[in-house]
Amino acid sequence: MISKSCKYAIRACVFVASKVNDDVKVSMKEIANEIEAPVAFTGKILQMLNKRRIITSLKGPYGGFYCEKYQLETPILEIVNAIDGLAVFKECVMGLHQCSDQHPCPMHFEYSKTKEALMKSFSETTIGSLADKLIDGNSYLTNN
Amino acid sequence: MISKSCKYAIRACVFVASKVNDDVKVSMKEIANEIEAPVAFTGKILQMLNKRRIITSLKGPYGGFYCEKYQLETPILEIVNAIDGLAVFKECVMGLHQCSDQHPCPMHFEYSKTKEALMKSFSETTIGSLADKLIDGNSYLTNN
DNA sequence: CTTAAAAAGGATAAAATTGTCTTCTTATGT
DNA sequence: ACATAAGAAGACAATTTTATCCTTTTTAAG
Repeated sequence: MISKSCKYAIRACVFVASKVNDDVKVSMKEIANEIEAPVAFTGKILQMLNKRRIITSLKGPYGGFYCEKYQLETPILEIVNAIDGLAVFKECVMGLHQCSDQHPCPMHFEYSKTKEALMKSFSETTIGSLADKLIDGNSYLTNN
Repeated sequence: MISKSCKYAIRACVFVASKVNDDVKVSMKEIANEIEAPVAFTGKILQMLNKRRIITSLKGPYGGFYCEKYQLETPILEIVNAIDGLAVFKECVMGLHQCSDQHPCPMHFEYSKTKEALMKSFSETTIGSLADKLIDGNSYLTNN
């Protein structure tokens, strides 16, 4: 559905966002450790997220990654877009390029509904809202 | 969402099924040509579909692939299961192994609904029903 | 100004997915 | 039985995705 990289990205964002009230920056290592992803690879992902202004980074000692207030409003969809692109929400189940409302593949209309629903849910869910649920302790990030 | 291989597989099945009334067998090459996939790779996929009894094959001259009547009732879900497995319908958006109703990730409940809907639609759609739509001429298989 | 801590960036490697080629096996018609 | 036409199977190759390592740049503190 979505790539491993993208899952790392979502976890990373949520973790970083969960620290917003503590007013601290978190390092690549801390993030990688928390989300259980390889450090260097996590670095690459964070780099992209920073370029897209989904999170913010600061170099140097006491540097690291953090969320600015406005960034809490970023929908998850933007993370997916930054890492995987939006193809998932658009592509034909059967892989036909010209599949559309006008030239539908046999599954087109049924499948479109699901893609719409998915996209809607991803665009309505913000990083901040997910981080809040994290903080409430109803869920956790690590994998073991 | 689903792999390229799996898309080839769905296209192949629908094409083979669309020939069921003509009582003909179609060759690897014909199928590959129709679905616009590499011949040898199509072979591998057809092989798996045959092993899973999603389609039927016969070797030798005048051989090829075809659908038996009962196979028209096969849900698309089985194709996905044969090629990609059912992970897509089960996995956590954030990639957490222990994510469940009891230990939900922040997106769990929302995302589960979509996965359910997707799986339902895939299990209610049969190869035969898709082939019928093809034959009706409302849609086509090739990509150009 | 120097040192050190952190991210950024580039080159490379490993793993997974997709694709190719060659040989083996099975079925058909003569 | 034989020749031939097909799929089955296995080994190999290319591409894409995931992951690692090393060097450079930026920033803060002393």
